[in-house]
Amino acid sequence: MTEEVAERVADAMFALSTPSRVQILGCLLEGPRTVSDLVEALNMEQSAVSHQLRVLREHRLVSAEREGRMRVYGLYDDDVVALLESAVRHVERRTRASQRLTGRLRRSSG
Amino acid sequence: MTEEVAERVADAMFALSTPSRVQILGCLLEGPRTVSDLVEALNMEQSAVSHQLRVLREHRLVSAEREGRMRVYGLYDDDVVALLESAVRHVERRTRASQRLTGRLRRSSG
DNA sequence: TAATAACATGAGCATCTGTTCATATGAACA
DNA sequence: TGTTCATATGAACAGATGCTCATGTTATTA
Repeated sequence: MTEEVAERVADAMFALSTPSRVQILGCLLEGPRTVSDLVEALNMEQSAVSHQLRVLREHRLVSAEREGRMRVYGLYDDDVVALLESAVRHVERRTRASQRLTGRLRRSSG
Repeated sequence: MTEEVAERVADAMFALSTPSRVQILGCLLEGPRTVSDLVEALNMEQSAVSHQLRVLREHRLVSAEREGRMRVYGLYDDDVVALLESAVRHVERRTRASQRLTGRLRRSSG
């Protein structure tokens, strides 16, 4: 893996490295949403949501369209869906692995 | 997506959000490596490598075995390989998409 | 055109991160 | 046992990050 690829991977993953951003993306996974929708759904301040949406925009994880005076955000494309899903699958596998592990520990040495 | 899942995803992705850590993982993708191997291959200081290896260990992305006075690191399991590969695929798709985009821009408004 | 609604943006601050420097640990070896 | 090699760890510091507060921008409405 070249240094440049490593930087790009890190840059992309950085966008997913904060709970607030992941929550926004998780919300958009269900369909396009307005900023106010997100503010209400995620219990965050409007300014915080806008700031994080900017990061997500700059990393091309979401895209926006005007609609009147609102702005409707959605996942940038199917590649983002795929990336999100593989990330979620990873933590799900990790969760199951932990459960198996603690189960084993419980059975063996208490 | 629940708040807890979002936190776990963010936590996992955080481990991949730095070029140095991604480079280490990229190196380990080719096979197990000693700390000195990594230091040499990545042109990083030994202390920096060890610090980042700790982060990767705590996030269960790598595991270590003693071997004499060395320590051999490897990717934690196949789930990590899958995660890494999907991340790399993502940036590759993004790169191709950018090339198509700039190509289009060149052709149209120049 | 003034007021308002929806959103974006800049400044500032507390916190976190990655690195380096110095030192500790632990195994092999003289 | 003392030394050396391979690695880990703690302190500290510069820079980055995420949030809030205040304000700017753009589009609707009175």
